[in-house]
Amino acid sequence: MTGPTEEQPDRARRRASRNGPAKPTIADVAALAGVSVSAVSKVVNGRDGISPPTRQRVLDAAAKLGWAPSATAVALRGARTRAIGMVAGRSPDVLATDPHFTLLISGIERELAPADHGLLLHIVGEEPGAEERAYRRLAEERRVDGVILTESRVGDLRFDLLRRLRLPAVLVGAPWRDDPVVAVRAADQDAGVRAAVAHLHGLGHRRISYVSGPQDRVHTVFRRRVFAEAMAEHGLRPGRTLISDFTAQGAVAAMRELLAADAGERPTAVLFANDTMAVAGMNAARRLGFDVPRDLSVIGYDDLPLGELVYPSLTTIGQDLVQLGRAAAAAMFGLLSVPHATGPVPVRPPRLIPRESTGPAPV
Amino acid sequence: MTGPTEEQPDRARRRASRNGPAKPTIADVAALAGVSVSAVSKVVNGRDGISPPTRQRVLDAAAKLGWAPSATAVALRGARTRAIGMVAGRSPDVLATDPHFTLLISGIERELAPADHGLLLHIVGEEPGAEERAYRRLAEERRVDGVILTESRVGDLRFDLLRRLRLPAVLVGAPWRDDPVVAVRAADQDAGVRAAVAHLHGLGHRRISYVSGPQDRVHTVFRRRVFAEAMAEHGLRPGRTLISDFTAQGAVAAMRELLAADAGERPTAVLFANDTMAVAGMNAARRLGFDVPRDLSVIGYDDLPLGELVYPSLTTIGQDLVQLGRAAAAAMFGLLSVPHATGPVPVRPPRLIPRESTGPAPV
DNA sequence: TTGAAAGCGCTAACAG
DNA sequence: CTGTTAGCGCTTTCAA
Repeated sequence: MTGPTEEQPDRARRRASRNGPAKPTIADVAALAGVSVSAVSKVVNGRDGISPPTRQRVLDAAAKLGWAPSATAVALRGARTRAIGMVAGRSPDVLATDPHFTLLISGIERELAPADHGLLLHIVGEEPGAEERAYRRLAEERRVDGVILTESRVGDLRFDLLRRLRLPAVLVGAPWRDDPVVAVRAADQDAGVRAAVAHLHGLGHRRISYVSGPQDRVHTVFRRRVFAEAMAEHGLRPGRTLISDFTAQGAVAAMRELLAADAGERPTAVLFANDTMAVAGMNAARRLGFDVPRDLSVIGYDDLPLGELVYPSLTTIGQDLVQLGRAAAAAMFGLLSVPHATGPVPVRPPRLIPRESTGPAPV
Repeated sequence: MTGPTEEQPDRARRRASRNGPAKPTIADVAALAGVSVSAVSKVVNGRDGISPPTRQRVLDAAAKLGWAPSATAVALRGARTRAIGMVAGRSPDVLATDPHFTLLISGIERELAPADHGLLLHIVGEEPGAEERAYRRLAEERRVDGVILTESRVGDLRFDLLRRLRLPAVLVGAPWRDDPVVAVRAADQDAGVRAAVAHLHGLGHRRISYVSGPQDRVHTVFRRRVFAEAMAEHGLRPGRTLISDFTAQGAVAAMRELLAADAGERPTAVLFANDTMAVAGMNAARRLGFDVPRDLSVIGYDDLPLGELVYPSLTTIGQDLVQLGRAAAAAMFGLLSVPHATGPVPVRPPRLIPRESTGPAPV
């Protein structure tokens, strides 16, 4: 006789089932160490009031069982899920051409991982409402402690939604007017576009065009304004500005339109809102018989590795997306009062990276 | 007097605190609807035994409060987190050049989202042990119901680890020998490389080289074998094979080495293990004075959008990464017995996509 | 220095 | 048809 059956704890009985060993719980660790569950809890949480020998026995038992506190149970107890949400409203196709998101995510992870937080990602496509639904679910189901947003729009509805949902939020990039949200961005956002215009002006370019992103994006509006200002500062007529999407096809169409003009009107340099469009535009120009940079200079935005791979290599405006992601995560931790190693993360201003796709203006 | 203070429920008292309204719970919904909590539970879970009017009252109350069952509580109760984990062991830099992961993730999400599952992503860099630690934490903390793996290695340790951790796993790609894991992959994996060799042979190429990925990757080993077989089938000497990493720099170095040979030995066509390397290699060749495709034909792998952007556009072997991701998620649902709309997802074999970077062999 | 016990929000038996 | 209640695994008072 080893004892009355009804004394056998539930766990042990379950463990004997044909499913093999169940996942260990704090009770198993306590039993193995010969202590109470609260002792185990105190040990793993670094609370004091535990003698070194007891502590060691608990640690050994936990290691032997391969046990760590269940994130779920901890979350239920303390209302902290230790997960941050992010919703990307982009089609796989755009996502594939443009590592913008991927870089941001890398940066975010760099901060989250050491603090033992996870990133819950939702990629939802661009159907209207999909993004909002994703945030709503994240909030209502309390799956995450907060969310990181990107690509603020003019008249963005997400901030209000999130505030109603009481979900802490951090925006990567500039908010529109005074949207009530914590935003992280580079110091001196405008430096890149200004430097690009100055660079082209110095090369003798006078007719410079700008191919922007969709106009509901806040950064589109801001950058176009900066572009216009910079042109004026150099005493140039505001160049022609085309509104495009972020796709390669859009860039090709824009390039065709710009190059269709008479020689005297045709731009000798074009700024694109991202590198993908710039590369696509560059090739479109070449297929139309224009040599880059001899007949036409091209500048991108983001400094993706792509720009170094192509021929001619792409002059571009670099922004440190990884760092921006880190900053966003750090800001989130601030909002949540989560202690974390890194303090506030500085983000350098965007800067011009001259390569082969820009050259002297044609005479 | 509205009643004795000690009768006031906890919730209501908390709600009155300065923090504003607390997140509603099932009890709040029940109270508002004037029913019991179990009635609410039954309604949201579609159980029967609830009269239509009651049901409606509950639904209204839930909507009014913006309530949905707490994912945490549900998980604790049922041991299902409704989240799938994925660990990407890649540096941000590689991630940025190569949307391989991004596309996979898009596909995974496409399946997960409709089934109301989340994707918990960990990007860990390539330090040894980092990946394993990430999986271990995912498992020990029971944050996810299962994990999706990519890039199986020769002698991969992760499968054993995950089995010990009792975490269901699905591998994207071919396992090495008979690693005990559910794997999803395209029908006829080898079709792409075979088609590429046939294509080049048809264009008159006789000296064809292959620049592979790191040799601990299973697909590297398999594809090299297929390459050798295909060459033999066409009566060609096995071309020179170089082992590289997946980076642009690696490709440039490989290209330099291949083109340094005497004209009689120099390959007239090169197959690369991914598109990034192919594009980088193509440009390296051009900088060395070789025209593509006149002097040298180049073929990539993956069919990333990048291939269409560059000039000349890249002939490549396309595999449907989004579909592979979907298949992996579907397989995971199978493993977890989660009912989901999509049945098993078929993945088409890799196929050759001829573009401008391949042409007749130089005479 | 240790342990017992009360919940966190939810679901599923079981009773009415 | 509807309500009561016992946990899921954990942390945290409060007592011993």
